[in-house]
Amino acid sequence: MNAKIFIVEDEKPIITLIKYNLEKEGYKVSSSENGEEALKEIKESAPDLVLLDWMLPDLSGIEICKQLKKSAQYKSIPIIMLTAKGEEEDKVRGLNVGADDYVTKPFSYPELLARIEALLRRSKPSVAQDVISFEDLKIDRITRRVYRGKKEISLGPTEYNLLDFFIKNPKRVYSREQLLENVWGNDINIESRTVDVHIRRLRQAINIAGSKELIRTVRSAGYSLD
Amino acid sequence: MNAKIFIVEDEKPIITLIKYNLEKEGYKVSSSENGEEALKEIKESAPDLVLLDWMLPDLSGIEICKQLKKSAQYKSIPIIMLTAKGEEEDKVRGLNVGADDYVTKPFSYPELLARIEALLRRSKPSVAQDVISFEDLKIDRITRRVYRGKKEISLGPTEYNLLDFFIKNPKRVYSREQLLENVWGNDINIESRTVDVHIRRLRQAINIAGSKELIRTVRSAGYSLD
DNA sequence: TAGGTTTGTAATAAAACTGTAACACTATTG
DNA sequence: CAATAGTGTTACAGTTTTATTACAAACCTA
Repeated sequence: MNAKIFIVEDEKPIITLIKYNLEKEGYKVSSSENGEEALKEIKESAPDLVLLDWMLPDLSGIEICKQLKKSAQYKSIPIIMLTAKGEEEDKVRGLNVGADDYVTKPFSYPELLARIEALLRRSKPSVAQDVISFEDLKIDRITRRVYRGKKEISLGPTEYNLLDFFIKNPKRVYSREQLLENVWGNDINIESRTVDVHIRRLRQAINIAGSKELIRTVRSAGYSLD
Repeated sequence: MNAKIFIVEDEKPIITLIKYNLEKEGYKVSSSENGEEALKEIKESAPDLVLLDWMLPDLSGIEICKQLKKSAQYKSIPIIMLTAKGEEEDKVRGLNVGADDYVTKPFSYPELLARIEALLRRSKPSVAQDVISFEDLKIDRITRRVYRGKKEISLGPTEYNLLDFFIKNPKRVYSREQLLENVWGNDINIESRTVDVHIRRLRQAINIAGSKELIRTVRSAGYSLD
């Protein structure tokens, strides 16, 4: 996870704080304290997510948001607004303008992080990629090969599709029904317990000796790659 | 999303239609064709949003709206009024009475849905959001994980649902009956004291050493997340 | 088509969760 | 302060959910 995050915020200490923490998390962080400049830099650097202060000296955050969201090219970049407490009404406007989420200052860092992760998860499904990896698992869609670490793994067609589906949205929990619908196909009529068996086969295949379990069972909910 | 929507409308076909569509969307839908009854049921079932027909045989929609909006406990429930074409004047009255939005009949379903979603996002972020937190408790609905501070907490299905329900309306007190209805489901038949046991289990799980109690007992009334 | 793979199901084992009831405790009331 | 009503705790048997295994049928592939 090394997504690029851009911060627009005029208070330096806040930038420093967020930057420090996010970098520790493995994100690449750049920032700007100035609205005009920010917009330019965002367009140049194409970050995966933007943290946007609501109150800026020159161009207001909401203006930047508007600008980005009306551009076909940039509107898919998720934006989190940072609003000061008491600007309740502004929250609404922020969302109407197209911000994807907002966090009220003063915010707790874990909350900010959680929201960042949630947005990234939602907006960056690795759908189109030829080679995707999760932890030490790698799947190459062109050659249709799967690796755990260095070791190649052989999967049956169903297990392959299952893994391919899981890896598009790692950590997300899917019910058996969702899996049947997405991996098997809409109209088939298969026992939902069958999923268990394929999960088992997939687990068996990707768990080479001493490696950690990658598929999580969530009781009464389903499974996730995690 | 899993928000609960309540429909008050005397024309059955409309109820059926809306219900069918909303349920497909993942909402839990209940309804009433009768004003008096509706008010009671709304107070009991604590929906996240109410669709309110303007013209009702007995108690008028506007009256229900008034009642709800003047009650501190229920006034935060967003209300969408369904008004017949030409009742322009009523719209105004509707809004004055505290309705949060209105839709003119005949309405297009996409429009209704859009308004429902906008309203939920705006006024009930806790219902529509993937990640919610209260104090240092955090719940991620996508990955179905729960954290207290930094520490992950493992919950059984019922405890998870219970917490998920509580966190939608922090500080609000729910009776055991309300909890049974909302967390367990409408039609089950369970001893109300059973709730105590699950509250206990939830408490035990989320109270890591030295942390403060988050679930409040309100004697002779119920429990709240507080 | 023979020989190996893969698949879905059903049966069984194992694990996790649930609801009750019984008893302990605490607040409330007169 | 005793009686009462409301909660907290605990243990446990029963239930639900998941894991594992075996197998026959369907499917490939050479």
